[in-house]
Amino acid sequence: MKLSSKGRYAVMALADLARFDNNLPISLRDISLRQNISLVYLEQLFLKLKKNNIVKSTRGYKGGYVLSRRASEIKISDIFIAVDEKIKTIGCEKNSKKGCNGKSAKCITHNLWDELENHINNFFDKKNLHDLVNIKEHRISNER
Amino acid sequence: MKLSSKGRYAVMALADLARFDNNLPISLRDISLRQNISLVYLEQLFLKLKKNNIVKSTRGYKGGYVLSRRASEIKISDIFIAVDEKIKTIGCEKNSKKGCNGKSAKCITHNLWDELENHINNFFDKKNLHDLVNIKEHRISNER
DNA sequence: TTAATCTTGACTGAAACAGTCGGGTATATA
DNA sequence: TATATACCCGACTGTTTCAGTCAAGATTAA
Repeated sequence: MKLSSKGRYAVMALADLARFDNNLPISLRDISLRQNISLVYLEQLFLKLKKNNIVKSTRGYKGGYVLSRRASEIKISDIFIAVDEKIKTIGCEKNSKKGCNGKSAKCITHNLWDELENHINNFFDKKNLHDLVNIKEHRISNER
Repeated sequence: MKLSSKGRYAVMALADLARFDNNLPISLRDISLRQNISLVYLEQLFLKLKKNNIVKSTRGYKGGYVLSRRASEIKISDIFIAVDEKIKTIGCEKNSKKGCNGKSAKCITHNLWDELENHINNFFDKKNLHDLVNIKEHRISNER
């Protein structure tokens, strides 16, 4: 069970964007350099973010992206949904071929996966972009 | 972010085993039939489970597997660790090439992934095999 | 016009996953 | 002792997903 770079990069890039919560568009090239993410890969991600109304784009010279809402109104779960970073534990209901169709022993573990999915989704529902940036700016020493 | 069949199958199979919490070994063939999991794949998983002291094996005729401890003493996280179902969000500390080495904007999201990892691991630490079987058999929805 | 920037689809190498194959070894029972 | 049952173990394979690249455009400020 691992978080892919897709979701990770998207959140990183948007957190970067959120730090400049003004009206000037930020180019992907800048984000790419600061966050050390492939530019062309970022382009893919931002296309999805745009389609999902998380960012707005300005084309051409001095163009770039800005958040389409305030950082505090963008939940981490919004971002994940936008870039198809889905939380999948098991599709018992839909996929009736495996797992849940057992005869004697039905899907004993069904509830467990359901709970897990909720557990994770709740986590991301409670966090927004503003939280991230805020924590970072007020905590200079993040030793670990 | 998805849970692989590896971890899912392992928990399903062990939950099946836990229902017969006696001294008679259960063959993988039985589990395979009941849970609808490939027999040969189960063998791979149980090899790992055995190496990690979660099950004991009896070879030969009428052989099979039994839990090596009481179901209540086997946490879901134990099972996941045994079959290499790791919870990986990001390896900032180790992998210093990407993500956390940024210059101007450091790993803004580092804390987020850390929290997520703890969040998930806590979940699995609190659940044991006994919980699973119990819920199913007595329809007791317990917290914890 | 030109350079910077976003837009889009197609492609690719590598890795992980889920599962199979083929051969072992051990053991209870007839 | 023969045999069927069951665990043990390494190598192999087809599929999918990931992370990232390539190439070609479209738009706009200066």
